[in-house]
Amino acid sequence: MANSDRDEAFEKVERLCKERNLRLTPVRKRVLEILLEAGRALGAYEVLESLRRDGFGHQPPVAYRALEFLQENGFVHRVEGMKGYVACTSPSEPHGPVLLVCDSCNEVKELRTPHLEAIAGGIGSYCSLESAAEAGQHHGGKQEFLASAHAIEILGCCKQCSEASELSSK
Amino acid sequence: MANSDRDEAFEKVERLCKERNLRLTPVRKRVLEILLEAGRALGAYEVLESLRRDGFGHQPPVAYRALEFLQENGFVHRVEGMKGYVACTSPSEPHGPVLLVCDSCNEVKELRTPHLEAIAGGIGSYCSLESAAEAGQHHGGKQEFLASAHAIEILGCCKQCSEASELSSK
DNA sequence: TTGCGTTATGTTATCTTATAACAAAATGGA
DNA sequence: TCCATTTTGTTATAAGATAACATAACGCAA
Repeated sequence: MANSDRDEAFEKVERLCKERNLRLTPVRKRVLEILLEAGRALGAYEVLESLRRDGFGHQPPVAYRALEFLQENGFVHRVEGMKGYVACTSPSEPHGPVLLVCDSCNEVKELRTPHLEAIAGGIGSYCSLESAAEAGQHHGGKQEFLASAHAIEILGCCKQCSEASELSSK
Repeated sequence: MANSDRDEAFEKVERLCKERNLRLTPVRKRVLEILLEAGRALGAYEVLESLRRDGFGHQPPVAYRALEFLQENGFVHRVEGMKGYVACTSPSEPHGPVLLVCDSCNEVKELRTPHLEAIAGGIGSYCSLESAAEAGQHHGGKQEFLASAHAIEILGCCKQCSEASELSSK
């Protein structure tokens, strides 16, 4: 993630918090910075270690609470498969992420294109009560579910790593 | 999950293991049964407690290893959001799951219809190198990712719970 | 500005989830 | 039967997360 993108994301969050009357307190702000600077998913205890160096409280709840706040508001996503947390690259509304997780370098990229959002939305609406009656008929008319959020993680190999492994195998 | 479905899933796994020369040992078999009987996601330590009652080893690795085996082969799925494990309702190939997790009763349903599989596959292929060049153009031609697996969890409210809460609000 | 309810922070202690490392046993061919 | 491989069982500990409570900051109304 380029520096300029980082700054942009950070300022966007500041703006959004003002608009929504959310309190972007020093710890919360710093946790967001830590994740943006890292440019990858960090564990809660890694975040905590950084906080400690910055003079904040250094007990687990300090980090977990800040992460929870940022996550609830769509500024940070949890990466379940890595038990980690990553800064959202295009913060706006709270949203379920679509994450590309590289098996070999652990980089996490958030996918947020109109096309992909439509697919993710498709799954969601497929599961909504409105479309469920129809959808349910695919296996007996009993599939009904009102979707409210999602977590989508795609595992694989990022461009850099594919290229690197191609080179080394030559 | 009805009894007959449980039995069917169990026999299917036995058959698949034979075909593939996988060793469905007593512990592994029992763990699968435990999950099928539960009909919901169980934590590893819950599984372990059941194993203990059945006279198997009762230290965490016993459960974790059996779960790992079952998961690798597509017979059990991990539910990240619940830190739990659930039996696959339609075991065949190893596959990334599409899970519907009910916020209120914690029930987990696996979605496996042609329609949904196509959507999940769509995300996967969207991220494959073949289609990445095209897809990447949506935001600058740099999105390339070779997908190998996925974990999709949709949170929401199942039919039973929606109906229950409707009743109680009347 | 003071006072007060609310929200956020810091800390202790503990719980839950997961894994490393190694010995003993079972398995399945050569 | 012997041996290599896989699986099981155990001890010990690492890693991740939360409950509970005291203190401090905030934001608004009087």
